[in-house]
Amino acid sequence: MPMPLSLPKAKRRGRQRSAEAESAILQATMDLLAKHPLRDVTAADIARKAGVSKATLYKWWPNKNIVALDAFLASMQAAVTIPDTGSAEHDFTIQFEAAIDFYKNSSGRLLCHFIAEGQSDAELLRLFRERFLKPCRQNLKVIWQRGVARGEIHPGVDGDLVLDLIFGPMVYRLLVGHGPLDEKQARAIIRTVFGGVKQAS
Amino acid sequence: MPMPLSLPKAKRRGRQRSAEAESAILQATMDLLAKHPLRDVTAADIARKAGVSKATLYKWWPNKNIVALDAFLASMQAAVTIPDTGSAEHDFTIQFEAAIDFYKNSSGRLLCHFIAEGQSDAELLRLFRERFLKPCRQNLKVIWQRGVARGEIHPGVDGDLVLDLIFGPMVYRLLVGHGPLDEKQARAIIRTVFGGVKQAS
Amino acid sequence: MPMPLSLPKAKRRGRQRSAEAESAILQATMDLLAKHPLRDVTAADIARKAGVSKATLYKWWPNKNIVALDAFLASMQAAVTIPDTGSAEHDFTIQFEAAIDFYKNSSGRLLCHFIAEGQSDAELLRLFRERFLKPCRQNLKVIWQRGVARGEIHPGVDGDLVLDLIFGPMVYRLLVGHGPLDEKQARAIIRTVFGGVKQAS
Amino acid sequence: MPMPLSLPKAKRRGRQRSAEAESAILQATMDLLAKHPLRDVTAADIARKAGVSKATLYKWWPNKNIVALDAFLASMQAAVTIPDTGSAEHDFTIQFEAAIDFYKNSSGRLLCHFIAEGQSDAELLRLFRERFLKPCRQNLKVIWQRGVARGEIHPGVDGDLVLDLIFGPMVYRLLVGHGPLDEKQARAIIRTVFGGVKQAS
DNA sequence: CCGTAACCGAGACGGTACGTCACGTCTTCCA
DNA sequence: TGGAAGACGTGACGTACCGTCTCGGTTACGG
Repeated sequence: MPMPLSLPKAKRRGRQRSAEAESAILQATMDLLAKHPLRDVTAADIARKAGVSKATLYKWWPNKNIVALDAFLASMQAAVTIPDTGSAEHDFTIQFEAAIDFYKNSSGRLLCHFIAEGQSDAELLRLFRERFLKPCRQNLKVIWQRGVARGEIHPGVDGDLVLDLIFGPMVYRLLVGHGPLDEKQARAIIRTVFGGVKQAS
Repeated sequence: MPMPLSLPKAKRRGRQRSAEAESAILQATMDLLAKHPLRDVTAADIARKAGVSKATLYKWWPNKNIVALDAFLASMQAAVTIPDTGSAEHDFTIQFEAAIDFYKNSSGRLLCHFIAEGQSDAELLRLFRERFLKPCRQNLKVIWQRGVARGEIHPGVDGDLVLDLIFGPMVYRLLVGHGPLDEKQARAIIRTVFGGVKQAS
Repeated sequence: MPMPLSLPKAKRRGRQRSAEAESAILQATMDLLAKHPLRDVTAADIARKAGVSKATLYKWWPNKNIVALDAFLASMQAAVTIPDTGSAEHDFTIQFEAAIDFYKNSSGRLLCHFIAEGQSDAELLRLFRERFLKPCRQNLKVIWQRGVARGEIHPGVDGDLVLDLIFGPMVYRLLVGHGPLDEKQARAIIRTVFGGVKQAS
Repeated sequence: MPMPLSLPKAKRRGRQRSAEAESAILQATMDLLAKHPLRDVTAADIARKAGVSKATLYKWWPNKNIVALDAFLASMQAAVTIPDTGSAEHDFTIQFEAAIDFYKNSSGRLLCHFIAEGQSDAELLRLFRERFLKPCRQNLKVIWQRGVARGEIHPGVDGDLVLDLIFGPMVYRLLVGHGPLDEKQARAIIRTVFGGVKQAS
């Protein structure tokens, strides 16, 4: 779904941009990020592993962090199916547990590094929000809206805030590591938040 | 409350550690961090501003991030009074709004940078948890326990998780900046979380 | 007089070589060299200014230094008239002063840069000798031979060496800039050298 | 005689500049220049071979060309004895032949490269004149002045010009390579120039 | 009360990543 | 099929910060 960050251009004269180079860069980046933290992966490492020159890399991306984000997005092209069990709380539980599963691996470390690097790279953070966060949240809002439509959820509740009530604690624990993050926590979080937003029956 | 991170040593022969140097370093660090992001403040900057040599800095702290954490902790020595209005929800609201106020300034940026740098500096993250987070949470648990004791809060709820339900969203928004963070959000967060944990009356 | 360095080719099928491209390249090169030192003029600069692709440039010349030499030679097509006043010393003085005049402008800087670049580009230096130096010296030898024929100059003197005795100091001062180079010096050089080579009367 | 180009400083606090680093750099530079042309020797090459960091190199010298000049000067510390045979012409012949001998090896190539690089590096050229050329010429002027004092040489002749009449042709041929440079040429040059400047007897 | 151990400021050092630049080659499309 | 547009690999550049290491000089304990 997310498009590559390296500026797509209208058909133009001259040699076309090498698709192999681009995919080699993205692939090499993901390979490196699977083994090493983003901070330790250098632009030269990526270029070398991709069999590409550093100049080519810098021609299309402003720096290696944004290459990494692009590579991460490209690796997530896989369609995300939104569950629909008839219960928003249940759907959220499924999605949230899947998210926790996903982020407990190297993906979570990468996510943390994007946020970390984003603290001193505003453009990275902006792209992270636009390209990654916004689409993810869009999916989740579908679940939410179904819940509202079905009358499960009080219509006056701010959906964006609820997403942060659910995912904020996860991100917080991922980043700071001050507490566990497992299925039990996931259920407790969802239960508590839904306890506070459910439609009084 | 938190003690300085630079290891205290037993009395020994020779010239003693210069207290002025230490406080000059901590002060200079806070002055610099008020104006520049942690990432942009170098060890040499701190040393120069403090009128101290880089070697002295590295003698007592392992790196500038931990100097910064130490300086931050030292600047927070001010006693934190825990409110006690008779309502845990109200007490939390007061504390949480105060926290949001505090972190919307440069302190919040600094906090974000500690977490950010902590992603690639395990020791910094550990100290952040031990010296900063744990004491803060200890204070908040007092409020919580009073609420449980008074029967406001269901005793089966995990207090640590609730703290993250409240502060997680705040940290998330501070770090990623995808949504607003103000009094209105604060009240909504507390209300929702307490809606989910209140003792059924 | 000197022919372009880019290899002439036999008529062949397909679109023929663009004469406009060639002259545009040579003209653009001279325009750029009038304002910027050779070292600072890039192949891309020339191509851009000539409205030509870099590939075209490299198709006909091995590198930009040789383009520059070619452009320089093309700009010197103007017929060089050899003075004939009846005195070899006087003729040399006229020619030498004209040379100094010529090389005190941007032409001299260019000449110096050809020699400079030639230190690490043997082919450039070879072409410089063949296409530029040799013809120039041929002209001067005419003056010399007339002097020998008229009995002004001792026939045993090596003409090539005398040319270097005259032009060597000029080139040396042009390149190194350790001394002035004007009409007065010119006359003194010629006078001294001729003092040493004149036919004992 | 020539002092190092890297700014000498008054005794100062702090760690002193490493003499080993400096001499290792100069030695490594000369070793590399004996085998490779200046243009092909990179700053990183020098640093690596000297076991020194690139930063140290750039701290004390503005670029590798000036390191090379410094190394060249340092390698010429050997005392230059000025011959005194009683004849200026003979003394000049001795010195000039020695010079030609010296510059026909790698030293000559290096000299040429200094002049070449100097065409696009004014500071290098200035230092070349000040530190190398001026002292050399000072020595030669001693010979000259003895000749004038002894009445061998006409006192009205410009000594600087005569040096260029002698060395200009040599440098010219070294740089451009359009003619031979050997003992025979040397004698002919000296003979011709002295023929033009000798005191009429 | 003096030697000496530990401190201190200054700052040079080796290391390493950065992002830029020019080179000369190549590929693609257009005329 | 020649040529423009321009992307590509290569490799040097000079800069910046890291954390370590000498220096010469300054306390202040302990014999």
